[in-house]
Amino acid sequence: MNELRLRLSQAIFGNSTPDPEELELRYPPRALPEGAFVTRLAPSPTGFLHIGNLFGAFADFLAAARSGGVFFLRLEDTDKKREVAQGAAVLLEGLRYAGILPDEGVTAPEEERGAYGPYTQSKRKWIYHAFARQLLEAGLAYPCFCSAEALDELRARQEQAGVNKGYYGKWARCRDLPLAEQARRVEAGEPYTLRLRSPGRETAKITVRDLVRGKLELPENIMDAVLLKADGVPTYHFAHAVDDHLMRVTHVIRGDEWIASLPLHIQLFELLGFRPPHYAHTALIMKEENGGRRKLSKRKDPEARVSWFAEQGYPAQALREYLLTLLNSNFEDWRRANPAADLAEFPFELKKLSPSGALFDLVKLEDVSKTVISRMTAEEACEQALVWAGEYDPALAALMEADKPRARAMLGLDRGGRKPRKDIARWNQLRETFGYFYEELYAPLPCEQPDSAAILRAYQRIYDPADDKETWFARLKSICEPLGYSPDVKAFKAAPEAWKGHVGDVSGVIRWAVTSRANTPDLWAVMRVLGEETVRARLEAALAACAVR
RNA sequence: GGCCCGGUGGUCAAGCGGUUAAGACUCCGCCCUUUCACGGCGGCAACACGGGUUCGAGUCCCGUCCGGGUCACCA
Repeated sequence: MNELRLRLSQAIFGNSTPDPEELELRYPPRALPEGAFVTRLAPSPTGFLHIGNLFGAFADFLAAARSGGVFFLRLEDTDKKREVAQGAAVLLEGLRYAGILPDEGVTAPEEERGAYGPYTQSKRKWIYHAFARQLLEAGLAYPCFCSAEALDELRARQEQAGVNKGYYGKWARCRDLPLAEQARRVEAGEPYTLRLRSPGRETAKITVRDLVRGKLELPENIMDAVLLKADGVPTYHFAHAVDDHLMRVTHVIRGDEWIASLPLHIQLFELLGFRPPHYAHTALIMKEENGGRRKLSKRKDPEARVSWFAEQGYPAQALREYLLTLLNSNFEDWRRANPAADLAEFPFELKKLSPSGALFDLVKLEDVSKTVISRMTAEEACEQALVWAGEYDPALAALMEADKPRARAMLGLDRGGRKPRKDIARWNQLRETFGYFYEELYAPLPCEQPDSAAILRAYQRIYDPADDKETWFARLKSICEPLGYSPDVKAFKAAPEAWKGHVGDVSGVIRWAVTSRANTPDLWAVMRVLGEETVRARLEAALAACAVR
């Protein structure tokens, strides 16, 4: 090798970088079954888990799980400016809530698992340097001494000249600096970045196969992109090539905002002598805003943040099922055919991802979530409700905890069987929907229905907590006719003018007196859970309120 | 602005040269029903536009428009 180049290489990297060959041996191809997917989630620890990240993570997770492969988490902490203290913890917490945990890589704050680490980019500097050195010594990289101001100025001039902006070709000042000068300036301690010396041709096109979009025709990369920043830390692009190769990733699933830099990535893989992974560029999750759509914003949209779903008390299963309807639209059909099957059994396919951006549909999520909750057993529902309340509504948790059998009975009403009720979509609806089961949460409302007093008085006389459902209902009917209400709905409908109402109206008054709600599960069952004492007290109180009016 | 990616009912979407253009959510109506739900049945509602190619186009090609992305020592 050229003596000057060697001197430059020494000046930049010293003597301690490992040989790329050694690294290849240290991180050998994975011993996995044929066709296994190795996927990864590679977020930066900004203290925020975006629903879009989770969307991608779930695709990674499913693709790996389906194929008997590996899904790992790598932290892209190469930008100190964006990093946040508990960033990694927040990410892991979101994944834990959603039940989409990686099986390798960063598995807990300060904890890494797996043989392809370190999985935190700030700990991999020496690895990046080994490959950067390889490029430099091959004449495919060079130090660039341009300051941020100089680059701004360059852009301004290009803007004016009406030419493509960027550091490339003749605009790349430092590209062809004499080696001697490069070495001298580095040795003198002048700040520099390491840039790719792109061999790309201005008008050339490359075609890349994308798993969700098919053939992509893109301009070849001509930019002398920064590989190593002034502090020696790699940029995303360079780290992507090195890491995903060494960690033996087979499929890179990421948002389509990366398509624009795909030519650079492909070029980097080629120059480094790596085989590029398969790519799947997914559409971004969007939000509707006065007619238009835009991507979910972490500042403006609470639902962009995964922790919001946890706070609202959406069961993770519901979030996963909803995400899956977006991921693979045949999921709903599959779910109907396999109502009880585990999500892991769903034949997920990357190819079925939609290339266009979906609006996040909270209404649909509610529907999915109601179904998910309605399918739980009373025990499951109670347990999950308690976990949620313990974190987000301690007062409610205490009440439920104080009388667990009641909590279970309350959540067990009209549950099970063919047609379970779908009362709630999130645990934060518990208070509003079931609050009347607790004196502490119960706020009686006056009964507006005409005849309330008469109905309540009549009901007080026949109420017997020992009644079974049939008897209860028969007894209820018995008070209807004397009060001018039809005990039979059909009879009422046949001759509405002959009655004041029907048995439904009568039970409505009682329901209201006992729960202050127009809709509850089966009234007989509700009263059983409430207990005789409470029922009598509430009937009495309601009657008193009527009398006052 | 350059380059790139998208564009089927309000939403998510099947469809991949010949279909009465599926299905799900929402909404509306009916049935069931002691309430509310659930469930069942039915309804409203779509191929962005203009040119080609073709016997035939949502489906292929070109252009337009609209939406989005990207042009950093951020990922």
